[in-house]
Parts: sequence; C-alpha cells; structure tokens
Amino acid sequence: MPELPEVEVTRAALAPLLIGATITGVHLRIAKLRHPISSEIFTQLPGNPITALDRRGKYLLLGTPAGTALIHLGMTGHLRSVPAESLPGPYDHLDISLDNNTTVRFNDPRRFGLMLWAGAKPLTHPLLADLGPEPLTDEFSADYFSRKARQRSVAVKPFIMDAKIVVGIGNIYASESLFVAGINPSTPVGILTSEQITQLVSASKQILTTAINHGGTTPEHHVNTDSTDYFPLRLAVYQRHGQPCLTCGTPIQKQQIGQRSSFYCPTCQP
DNA sequence: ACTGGCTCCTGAGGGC
DNA sequence: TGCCCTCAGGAGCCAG
Repeated sequence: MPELPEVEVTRAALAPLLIGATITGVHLRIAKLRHPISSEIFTQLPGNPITALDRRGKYLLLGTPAGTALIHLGMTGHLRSVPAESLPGPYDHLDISLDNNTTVRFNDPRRFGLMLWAGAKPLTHPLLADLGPEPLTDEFSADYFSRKARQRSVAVKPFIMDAKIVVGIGNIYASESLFVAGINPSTPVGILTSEQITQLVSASKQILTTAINHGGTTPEHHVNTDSTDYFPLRLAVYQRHGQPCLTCGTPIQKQQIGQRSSFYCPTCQP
C-alpha cells in the first residue's frame, strides 16, 4: 500500500527516465478508477515532452507544456517503466508510451487510484488546493500542529492521517509514529501536551525519512530480503496485534479508531 | 466548523 | 479440498 515514502520512491525512480522524453501515445484498457480517467489525458498528453515529475502528498504530478496530469496510486497502485514491447497483464489499466522506447504502465488491482487532468496550475486543483503541509518540511512543526489541534476532540490518529492537516501519513506510519512518540492513538488531539506534540512531529519525520531512505516499507517487504544492504524499516506495532511489544513485551493491541485498524502497546502508549 | 460513517474494488485469509 | 464470507484500505463525499 503506497504511502508517502513509496510514492516518493516511485517518483525518484521514474523522473530520470521520463523527464525530457516525449509522449507518443496513451493507451487505455480500463477507464473506471475511483474517478473516470480524464479525457484530457488522451487528448492533451500525446506529442508533449515531459518537463517534470513532482509529488504533492501522495499525488504524482506529471508535468508537460500542455498541462499537468495528477496520478494517485490509491492503495494497490503501481507506476512502472517497462520496455515498449512489454505486453500488459491483468490490472494494467493504462500505458503512456514515450519516444525513448519506454512505456510507463499504471497498474492498480483495486482501482482506488486516479488519473486526472489538472491543467496549467495543478496546485489549485480542488484535490490539491486544501492539502496540508508536507511532513518533511519545516512548515510541519510542533507549533503548526498545536495551532491545528487546539480545541479539537478528534482522536490523534485520524487527525495525523487527515491530509488537510498534514499530507502523506497513512495508516501504517500513523500507528508507528504514535508508538515512537508513546501516545495512545485514541487520545483526543486537543489534550496532547506540547511535549507530546513535539515528540509526535519528530517521530513522524523520523519514520518517514527512514522509510524513504530504505525504499519504502510495506509489510510484504519483510520477506523480500535478498539484498544484504537492504534494511527494511522494522514495524513496531502495525499488524503485530497479539505479539509482544519490542520495547516491553506487552501484547500489542488492535483497535478500530475512525474506521481504521490501529495498533498500539497499552503499556508504552498509555 | 467538526465529526463520524459510507463508498469504491478485489485479493487474501479465516472458518466451516 | 474447496467454497463462502469478511476484511482491509486512501480519501472524497455526505449527513448530522
């Protein structure tokens, strides 16, 4: 499940292949994602060079002189470069062909992703306009967090997963950050102390940075250890319910908070 | 302005 | 062995 680190790793891997190449065609197999794929993707992109591949939150922004395409990978989406002659498989919904013998292939079994046209000013698109700061910038600070959390009664976990507060923190990293900060995920965000807020902001940045540096983290990466220098971020609580806490040995608990499974140590996160 | 609930989709995994 | 049921999850959207 791509969270911000996975999206950033995808962006960094594809940017050198894409930027400077010219789009020769867009080939669609399935148009019905979370939203229908915008028609401009087919009418505007072909013939244009790719000038940028940026990221805002978990959105990828494919920039061309004609405008920008927004790509979201949802939960099961992948964006890969494949040789032009590579045949599509199941769930390969869309191909973007380039003039450098490369095809960018969008694959998404559960179709929670999206691909939309955002024109010349993508950051004013409704899906991007109200997004909170990037978590790894100074704008996401304890001071900012405190101002946003004041008077709020919502649990801290859904709060930090709210993209209008801060982008890019999904279910995995929310649970992990709260564990590192020693905060119970159901704590009303408005009653956190300034010290807890400082620790949580710091923990989020640390976890995301570590995940990006190690190429992203999903639970399935735990079995993918064929490289000796590959050090997957060890998940402390996510999907470890019933197993002992790595710090104190107390069984990790699982609880639904805001329609999402949350994992925490009742001893370390009172 | 907030908050909580619903929804899309399909693979995985548990239970019988 | 195999079928069926439930669950998971990003985030927009809606209702209270």
